Amino acid sequence: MASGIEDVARRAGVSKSTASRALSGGGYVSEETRSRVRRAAYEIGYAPSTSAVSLATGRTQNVGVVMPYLNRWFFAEVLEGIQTALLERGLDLTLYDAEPGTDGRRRIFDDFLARKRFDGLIAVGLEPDDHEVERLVAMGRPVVSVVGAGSETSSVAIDDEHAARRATEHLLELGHRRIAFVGGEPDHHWAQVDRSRLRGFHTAMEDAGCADEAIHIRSEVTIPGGYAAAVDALGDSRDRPTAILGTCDEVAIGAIIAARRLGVQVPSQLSVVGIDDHEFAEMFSLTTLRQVPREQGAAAVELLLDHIADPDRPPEQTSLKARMVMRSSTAPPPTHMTAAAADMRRE
Amino acid sequence: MASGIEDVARRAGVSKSTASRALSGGGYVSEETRSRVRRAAYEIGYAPSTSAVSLATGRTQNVGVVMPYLNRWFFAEVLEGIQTALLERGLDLTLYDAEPGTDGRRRIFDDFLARKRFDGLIAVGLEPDDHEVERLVAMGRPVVSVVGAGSETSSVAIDDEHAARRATEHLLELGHRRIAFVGGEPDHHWAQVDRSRLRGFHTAMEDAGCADEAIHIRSEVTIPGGYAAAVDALGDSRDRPTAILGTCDEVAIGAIIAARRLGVQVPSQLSVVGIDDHEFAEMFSLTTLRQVPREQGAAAVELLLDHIADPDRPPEQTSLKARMVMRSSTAPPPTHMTAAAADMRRE
DNA sequence: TTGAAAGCGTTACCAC
DNA sequence: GTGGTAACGCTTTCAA
Repeated sequence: MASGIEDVARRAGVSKSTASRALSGGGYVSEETRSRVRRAAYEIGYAPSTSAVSLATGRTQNVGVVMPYLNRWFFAEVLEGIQTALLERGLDLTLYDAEPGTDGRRRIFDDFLARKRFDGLIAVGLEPDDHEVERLVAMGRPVVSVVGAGSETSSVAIDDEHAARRATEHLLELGHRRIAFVGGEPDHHWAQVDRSRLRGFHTAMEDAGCADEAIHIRSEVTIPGGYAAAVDALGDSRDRPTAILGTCDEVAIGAIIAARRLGVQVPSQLSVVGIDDHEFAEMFSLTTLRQVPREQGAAAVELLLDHIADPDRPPEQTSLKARMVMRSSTAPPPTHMTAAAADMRRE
Repeated sequence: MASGIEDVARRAGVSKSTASRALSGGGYVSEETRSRVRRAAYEIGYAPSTSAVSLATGRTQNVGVVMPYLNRWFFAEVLEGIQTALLERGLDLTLYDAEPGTDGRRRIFDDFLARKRFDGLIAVGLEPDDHEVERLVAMGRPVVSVVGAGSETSSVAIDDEHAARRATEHLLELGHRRIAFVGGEPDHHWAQVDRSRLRGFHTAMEDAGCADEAIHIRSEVTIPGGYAAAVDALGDSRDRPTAILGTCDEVAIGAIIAARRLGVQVPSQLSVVGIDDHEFAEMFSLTTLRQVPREQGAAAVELLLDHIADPDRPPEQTSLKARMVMRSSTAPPPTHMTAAAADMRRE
């Protein structure tokens, strides 16, 4: 049962080397020999030992993936995209769940990466600190990031600032002025993504001349987080915003759930926009800026493979533009309508 | 930079063999030598090549995990539990996303498993068909399942039938009779889990003598699925159920969202119970039967390691009882209250 | 307690 | 085209 290439060779009546060549491509082998070897391999159910192959070739046929969370939409989707792309190419995927601040994360960087179990690494939304970057470099394997900040490695991501700006502009065009950006962890270190999106929000507000109407509400970046933040923010009907931009759909959806709970009508009394096009967006009729994390994962695999094939290839940043998906969570603000109605009466 | 054990040995002034022994446990090494070797290893940042270790020892220090979905709460949580447990033991995790019916799944079973890249495999909610079971066996490595049906492999799971029965009894005790079980994919092959839970539901209904009040509504097992199914089911206020049991929290939560949309009050007009204790359960005040998938993942690792250590160990099924978590999504049915009120008036 | 040498299962270089 | 043989980097007898 423990059939090695030697067994295949014997069965096909050739030498180990010929068998190897016949099976894994390599040099010249006559067509006849090749098919004979193939059949022999098939018959005894031969599968090469990956450890032996790795040792001999220096290639592990395996890609590492590090991400801080597995249970959030974006990350799970990226992971599936990566997995699918790798599977197609016959590559394995070794997963590391590196939640910030955990002991596990420390071990991943200090112990696991050094083992060089993989030919390259994909880092998803990692935001490594200096020490971690150092370990990543010391690893001596190509790294590609999805949602990565730096320019030292190749990366794939949407233009976050642009997406937030577009979303804000949409709200402004509808007549909203008092707009709240919800997102940016209350205590934790902020994600780069949230910073960029907040920046885009502020830029748009400033350009529209209503920087002082801009509100920023901190919120854990999850559906319950957005819910909790919105419950607080919508409590006082006096000075509540007429529109909310969630740093991502999860937060926006949490806000919609909160609004419904509080009896605040969406979109007539409150407009909500998100960024993502989360799997629940449709269900909540959420207008959002769409990104497709699966494709980003697939693109990252592509890039990584290029870097593995040519280690000297310079890093390259891919920046995608998110497209707006109009649904029905936005409308002109109630005050706007009232003003318009007043104008009409006046005429 | 490419520091091998030979470099460590040279630096510590010992032979390769001694260095190996000092580092990876093995036989006798004097304390002094050991610490000298350790220091040398540390200084040059030595990490053993996993391929070489695997080849020499026959152990890959790697565990495979196969699951049909990554983006569902239960699966993501189990995965995190597994990852954490493996990390603590210095083991790597190779992930296979085997969505039913995909080409990727076929390749995983036909090509990837045969490579024996891991010492053992954890199958989460896999429900392999005959061919797949055959491949699993042919792999010749221990397999442990989380939510597994068979008794050929060790497994960890909650008692699904019991959980559904308890949930149904809770509803019955409150006075509900017209109860709907929501779950069981409309088109797909049904998950064993859903079958067992439906069975538990029916048993409880029969025992209570109201089998003919039992309703079964098919639904995709996701939040949007539960939402869609509930929108249909709650449309006609005439013969709608007074209570819903979701096959899992996701479905139950979808139903709550639908009820709110339709203006059906939960719990006064509709009671809802789930099974899981999903991360959103709190936010929706969902009464549910709690399971902790993370712990199941950790337990699976434990079991698998036992099987790897002793391949002859007989399989062992662990069945957990889910505990009820009372929140406020359930109450006596409106008709019940009316009846009670009528009784009071009559007196 | 230590060192030399023989594997582990492949690939890859070199003769033939 | 094909067959020896030396790596690949580590563990593990077996002697010393």
